[in-house]
Amino acid sequence: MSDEQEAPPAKRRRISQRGIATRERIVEAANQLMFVRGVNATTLDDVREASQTSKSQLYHHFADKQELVRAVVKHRGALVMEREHGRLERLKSFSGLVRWRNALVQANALQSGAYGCGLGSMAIELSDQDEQARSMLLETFAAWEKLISDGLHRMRQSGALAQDADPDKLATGLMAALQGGYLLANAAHDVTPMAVALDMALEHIKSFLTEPSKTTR
Amino acid sequence: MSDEQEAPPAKRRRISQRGIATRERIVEAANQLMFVRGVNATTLDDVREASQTSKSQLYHHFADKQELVRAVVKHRGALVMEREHGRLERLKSFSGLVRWRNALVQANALQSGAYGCGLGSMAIELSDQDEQARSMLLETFAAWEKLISDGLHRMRQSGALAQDADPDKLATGLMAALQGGYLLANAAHDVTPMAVALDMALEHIKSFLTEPSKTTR
DNA sequence: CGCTAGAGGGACTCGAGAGTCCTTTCCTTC
DNA sequence: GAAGGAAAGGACTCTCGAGTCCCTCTAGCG
Repeated sequence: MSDEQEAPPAKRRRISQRGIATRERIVEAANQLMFVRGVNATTLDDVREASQTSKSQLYHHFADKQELVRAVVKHRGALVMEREHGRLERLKSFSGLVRWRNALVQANALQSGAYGCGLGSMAIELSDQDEQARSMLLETFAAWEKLISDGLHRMRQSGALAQDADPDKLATGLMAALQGGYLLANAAHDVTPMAVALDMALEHIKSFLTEPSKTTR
Repeated sequence: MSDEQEAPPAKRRRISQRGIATRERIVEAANQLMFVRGVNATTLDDVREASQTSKSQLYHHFADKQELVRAVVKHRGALVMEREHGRLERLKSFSGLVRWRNALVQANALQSGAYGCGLGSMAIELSDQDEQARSMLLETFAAWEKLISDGLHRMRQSGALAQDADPDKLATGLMAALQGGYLLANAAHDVTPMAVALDMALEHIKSFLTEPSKTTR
């Protein structure tokens, strides 16, 4: 997610605190609207109204809608990664994974499974219409998966996880279960499928535990 | 997916073979366009052109775009279910599941993971904007999952699967892995994550096998 | 204090896409 | 073979949303 590459590094506009605040208000408003309605169903007028700004401000900060969308992708990715980093950076036991699962399931239950994962939905909506957005989302997924696999690697190193466990594949499988769970929960407007999917993935990881706490299966 | 419920059963229009053929051409064209571009990014003019019809025909057969979208949802659901029924109705062994997995992975590999699952993408795009479409998709997912869980039930009954295996939950988990795999593969434009996700789910199911063929894990 | 540039307001243009309507052609039926 | 309704063509309208423009306001700085 390399930082902005303002085409000509020569001509740069000064930007005030106030300007930054407005820009953030716009991105935040767009983020929320696009989360509940989807990207394509969100109009710039919606964003303008929700952010209490004007059309000129929108175009002052973003060349066009696509650029705003990309800013939202970046913003949302940063939010998710911040949250996940906090939850996963110290992951070193199976119970830590269970806590992580519980937090995600609870949060999704609050909205009855609706809306799904902010990143996953955008990935589906944008993958076929904006290469740049797709690659940003891809990077975010990779970073997220790495947080998990790093934790699993730590568990393997500490001996909690068997040597023949493959942390990278387990992390990919867990992420897929999470995303698929979000999708099914969204379609069902019920968090259950997501919980079941995550539980399956966790059970599978559990089968690689070396602990005595490991049950018969 | 209850059949059409033409509001007033009194006033029904006669419809000729030719009319039916045109309607199908429209739905099929819309289906393909919406698969690659997404629902919202497909215009009626695109559909008109691709189906070699005229605007009046579109509105002759569908009250509005939403109705066309619903017809596409139904159509796509029927196609998937037909395909999956053929593949899963006789499922009775683990190797059958592996063959099923291989077919899906191979098909998705042909398009380098792009576009994802026709049903999953629609579910995400439509769940928050068309209740009726959402519930049709939900029913299709349920039917699909049932095909899998029926197969697992048969395996349990025949003794291939342990008694403490829960076919319904396993089916949900497998479906989530599939959908999540499609999503990640789409974002990555690479089928690998999908293969890994399905393999994880299959490994988990394998751990419930009673066979001697069951490996150490 | 006044100049300047960024911040902000909001009316306006323009095009695209949804949806309408009228006319013509094609089938079917008596 | 005439009538009538379905099928088809395609021009037209109308709305909505993206993007432009120009003017005003504010704040920092000499």
